[in-house]
Amino acid sequence: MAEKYSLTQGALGLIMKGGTIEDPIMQILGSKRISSVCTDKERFRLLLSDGKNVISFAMLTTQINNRIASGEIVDNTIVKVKKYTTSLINNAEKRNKRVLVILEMEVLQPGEEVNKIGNPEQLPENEFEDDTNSSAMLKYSLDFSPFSSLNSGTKPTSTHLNVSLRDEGTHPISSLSPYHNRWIIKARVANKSTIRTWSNSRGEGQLFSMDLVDESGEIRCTVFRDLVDRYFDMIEVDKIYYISKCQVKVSNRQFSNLKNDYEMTFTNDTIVQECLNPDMSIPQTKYDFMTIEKIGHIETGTVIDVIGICKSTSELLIFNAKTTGKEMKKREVTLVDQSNSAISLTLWDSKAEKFDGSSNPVVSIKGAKIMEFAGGKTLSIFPTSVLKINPDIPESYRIRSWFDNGGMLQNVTNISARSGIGNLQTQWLSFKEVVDQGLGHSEISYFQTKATILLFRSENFLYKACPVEECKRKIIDMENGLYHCEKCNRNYPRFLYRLIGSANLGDWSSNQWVTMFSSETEKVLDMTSDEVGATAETNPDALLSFGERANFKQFIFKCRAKMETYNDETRLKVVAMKVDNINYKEYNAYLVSRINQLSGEC
DNA sequence: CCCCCCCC
Repeated sequence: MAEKYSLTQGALGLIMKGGTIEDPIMQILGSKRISSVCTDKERFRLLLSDGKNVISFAMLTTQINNRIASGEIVDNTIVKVKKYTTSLINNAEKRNKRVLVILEMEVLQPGEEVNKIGNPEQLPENEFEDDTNSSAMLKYSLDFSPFSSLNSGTKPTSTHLNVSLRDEGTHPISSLSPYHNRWIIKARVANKSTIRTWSNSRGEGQLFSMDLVDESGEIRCTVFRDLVDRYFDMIEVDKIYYISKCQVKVSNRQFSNLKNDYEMTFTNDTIVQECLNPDMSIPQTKYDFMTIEKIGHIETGTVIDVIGICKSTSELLIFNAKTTGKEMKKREVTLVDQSNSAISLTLWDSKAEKFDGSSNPVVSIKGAKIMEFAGGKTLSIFPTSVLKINPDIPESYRIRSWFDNGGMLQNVTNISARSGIGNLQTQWLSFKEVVDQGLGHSEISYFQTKATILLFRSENFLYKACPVEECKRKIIDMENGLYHCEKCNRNYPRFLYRLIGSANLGDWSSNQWVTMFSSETEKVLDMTSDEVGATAETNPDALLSFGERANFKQFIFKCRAKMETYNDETRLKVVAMKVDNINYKEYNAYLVSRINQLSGEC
């Protein structure tokens, strides 16, 4: 039970007076969970000792909450405090109380191995009261400095103030909350949106938003209405500003990709001033990258950061939206990463037009939204998302190196694949059960069954398709060497032969008409679509007997069921998404488990 | 006070 480290005695007294000391070694004597009224986010308050003094006003920045929540840090743990800042808070009982906010720390010796060291005394209150030098400077800068003369109604200027004075009183972004409003942050504008207008039942107006970052964290900040005119041109991306007197409120997590429970809004009292001293310690953009593999397991609608290599792109697709008739341009970008997974990123309009994936660039996105289509996950971006090509960050070089050293040849799992099936959990249902249970009425449903092809329809199962991978629609032969795709609204010099099979399947319970796409039709005919196309060109009549190639074959059919209305008639539409040869070992295991179930054994 | 990301 002996300590291997000596504590940095007197460090707390110095720090709480506004001084700095590098990597002080301290002991955590206790920790307390503080729950916030406003959010479900917790905070931890620490009893912190330097061997000589102890303070109970140390907090963890929420980003490292898990260090305590995980049980890594127990009482008596000795830590090296690698990054910290102090912050003044106001509340009803105490005015301008100074707290220590720990941004980063390293465990030197676990609490289980040591006892409380020494007999530290409470750091006297007046050691960190308002009348000490650094706090006084903050008060000065807020109330009397030229800074505060830039008050409401006054056009902001770029008057350069004494920066050292300012930095003394600066608060970390992670310490902001709705409970105190006497703060100044020094933050970099990592991202600025364009001006947007809105009009709804609550009124109309204009706004822009920006992402502010400092060493401790990040926060979204929105500027509304007439303040837009005042600030939009003044605030530039990547510049650093001192900002104070904003409204801080709880952020709606659903719409924010930033790691902060709060967001802020400019008010008429807001003060903004550019910091002319470049401060490289303030990061450009904070990323929390999620692997593509992981995205496959995350709820649709979640906003995440992602980095990947552009492995391929679609052509620019131009089409008219079905509902609005509006012309739309999009491009699908396939991203891959070290998790050997791929995902489709949908780009729209000018971003779609401009994107060039020919050199397999690294693409990073801050704030991409996980979407879902036909059972596959895709990514979309907002106007406020930050998309960067070949960003200058370590992750970018790491993924580049992976791709260039074999990653490009890896087989990847495409989590955008349109199926929702193919996994082991697909339920076994007979065709009769599918009808009896009303599958596909309220939502798309998936099932699998072992069935026999009773009748493969030999008419019209071959067509000339749009060469665009994501389109595959039937094209019109213009008889002049060009082929027109109505969906893409474009002419192409070539086409692809594709198959669309239609067959009546029978299982033990009933029978059902299903359709199947090209790859699965190829399986049941045991021919490629190009081979079928070649037959059509040389001996079209031969196609009429092609049903014989499929009839009476048995497969496991993994199907999608959905009710569809056509000509006022609603009926069940079943697509055999995947046609697999029967794996008798697996299928028999399933039958045995069913028999056991039915006979009441388990 | 916005909070929308379209299409198959």
